[in-house]
Amino acid sequence: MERVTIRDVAERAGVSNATVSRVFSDAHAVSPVMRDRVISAAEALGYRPNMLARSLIRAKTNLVALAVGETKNAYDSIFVDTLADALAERGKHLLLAKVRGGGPVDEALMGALDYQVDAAVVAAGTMTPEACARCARVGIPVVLCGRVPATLPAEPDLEEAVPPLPFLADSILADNGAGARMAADLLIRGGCRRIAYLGRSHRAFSDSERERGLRDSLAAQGMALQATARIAAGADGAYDAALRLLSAPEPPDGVFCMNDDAAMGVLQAAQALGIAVPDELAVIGFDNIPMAAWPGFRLTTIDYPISRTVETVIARIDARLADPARPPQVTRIPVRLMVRDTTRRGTGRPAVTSHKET
Amino acid sequence: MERVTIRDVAERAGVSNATVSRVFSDAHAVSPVMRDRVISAAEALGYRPNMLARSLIRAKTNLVALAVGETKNAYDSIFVDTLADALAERGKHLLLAKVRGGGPVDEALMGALDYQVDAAVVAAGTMTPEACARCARVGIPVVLCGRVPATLPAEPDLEEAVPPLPFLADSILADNGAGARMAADLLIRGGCRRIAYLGRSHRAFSDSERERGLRDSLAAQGMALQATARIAAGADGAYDAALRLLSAPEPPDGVFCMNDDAAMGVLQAAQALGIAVPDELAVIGFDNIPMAAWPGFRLTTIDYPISRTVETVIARIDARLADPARPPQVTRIPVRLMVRDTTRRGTGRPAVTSHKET
DNA sequence: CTGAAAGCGCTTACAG
DNA sequence: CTGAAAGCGCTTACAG
Repeated sequence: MERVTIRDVAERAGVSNATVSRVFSDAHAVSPVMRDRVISAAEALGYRPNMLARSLIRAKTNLVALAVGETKNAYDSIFVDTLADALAERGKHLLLAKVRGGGPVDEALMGALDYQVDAAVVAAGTMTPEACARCARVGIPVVLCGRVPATLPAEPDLEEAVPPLPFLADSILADNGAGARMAADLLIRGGCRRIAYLGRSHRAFSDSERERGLRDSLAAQGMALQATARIAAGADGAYDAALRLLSAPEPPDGVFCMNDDAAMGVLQAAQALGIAVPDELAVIGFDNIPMAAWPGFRLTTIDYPISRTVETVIARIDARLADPARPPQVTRIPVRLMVRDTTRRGTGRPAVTSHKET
Repeated sequence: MERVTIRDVAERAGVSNATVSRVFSDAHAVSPVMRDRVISAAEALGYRPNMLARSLIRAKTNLVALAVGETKNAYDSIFVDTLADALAERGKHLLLAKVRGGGPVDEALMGALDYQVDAAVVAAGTMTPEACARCARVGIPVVLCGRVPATLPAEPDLEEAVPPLPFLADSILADNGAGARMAADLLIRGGCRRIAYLGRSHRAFSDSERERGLRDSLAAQGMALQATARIAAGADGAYDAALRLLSAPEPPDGVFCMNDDAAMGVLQAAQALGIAVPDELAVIGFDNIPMAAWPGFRLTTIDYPISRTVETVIARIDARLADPARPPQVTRIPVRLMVRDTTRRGTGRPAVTSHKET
């Protein structure tokens, strides 16, 4: 309706636009008398600076884009929540850019870039070289969570963890290899002989790493991965995939899941099929979402601390803003094995629990 | 870094700024030849219109503010997800404004308004009259979800559903009274004699309505609410509150919960205490989050469809944009009883299930 | 259909 | 410390 601008305030206070502007930016550099006059005029008028105009000039919006997919699972929604809080504390706001499917982030991300965000966090989809290049050109830091930039436009080679192209974005990932090794060791120690992996049909980067990690760790002990099940999109995807996996002629006796949500599906399916956990089936998740610790589940999982990831995101953004030329950095967040009740204790040396529960 | 502006494109294409601008706005009104020249120049340069500048002039940002609290529970995160999708489909983006605690939304909301959002959706905190007034003055539609504007600045009178002050925002709420009645009826029919309510310690509007609805429905049948437990903030709040409630000297034999998350806590606590559900304890939730239908839970609950709410949010925004003077509207979203396995079937007339599961 | 010009609301050297 | 002026990147009547 009736917008109150800096001019209205200036007029009412009997000062220039510049003075009003200074009061609302570098508060200092304006005399106390002027300052008071401006402030009371602004209050009387209900004036608030227009961030669009300010951002246009300063070339700084205090907006951070977040490219996410469906934030329906616990891990993602806690991540968004935690990141939003951390940014709010620093006077920044989150602009949501939703990526459909698991495809390229380009479209969603470009839409957010048009608002001149100061930085972008990518927690979904594939970061194409084109998108990387554009972000680099407009000079905004990009932090990838749970992924690295795609190697090639056409077909990212998932066998190669680190793309050969020069990095154009910082990456933060769980130490998926270590997590998979912990899971494999615990499963084997618990006597599992037929170990399966449960991932998504649309394999994201971390999913692939966890599967490969499991396969490699098993191989190192002379074992092969017995089966891999893939979760289709949809509400009951994990449950359905688990049902199929556990109904196979020779069902697995141990499953490592790409995340806790998938593991919950396995637990539900096991219950529905009357399979005893952990005696007949051991289950391990990834993430350690709050629900994993619920007395009704007590899911053994790999703890991947969100706060640590968020802190690192913020640190990388700041670092790159300070020095745009710094070499791109890949950070592995350390993970911990949380032994609970969905796995058997080893018969040999005791299971290594590195975390004390509250 | 090197920003590409409309001027660069105009220069390269040998046309005026105005022509470039027209190509990127009302595509029509520019000759095909010019149009092509502009487009190829823009592509060569990698030009994209600056939304800050465009929004400043048009007084339209295509940004919608969403005031939310902790989006850690399933209902809220699906709501955010669904709303973001619906907005994206209409070319709008979500700007997150986090409200701390359950207090006034003012600070978070004002911060978002500074970016000249086209509308605001409030799904957390208390909408004060001051905040309402400001939104009305700047002419942006506000849609409240699960709440109505606070009556008085100091102490909102929760006994009064509809504040006497003139509404300055549209509201969308579940039909909490109907939901509570369905729950009460089912509990009573199932033979419950000691019925309790589980809500939050910081009572939000819908929480209060649900509690009052339960109390009133029980009273109508000559029964009194036996107890009310309140969930403290924190991860295990619901579980802890349920543990206390169920450990009382004379524990309830039926619990209606403010939402499904709370109900899950009750289920976990019952299991931990060895209380049989539904034989010794009947449990009813609210929302019908996907997890409620899991085979391991099969929680009886009140279905509160998110898609319906989101559609209504969009409709209210559009309606008020079209006619700012229209009277504020309070919409009650119909709810349905989903009878699953955490309640006993009635001994009298059969339980009324109005929903068929897929 | 196209361009020159004014202006959206603000900030920031530049003088004083 | 304060103000006049130019300008951020774009759009939109206004002429032609």
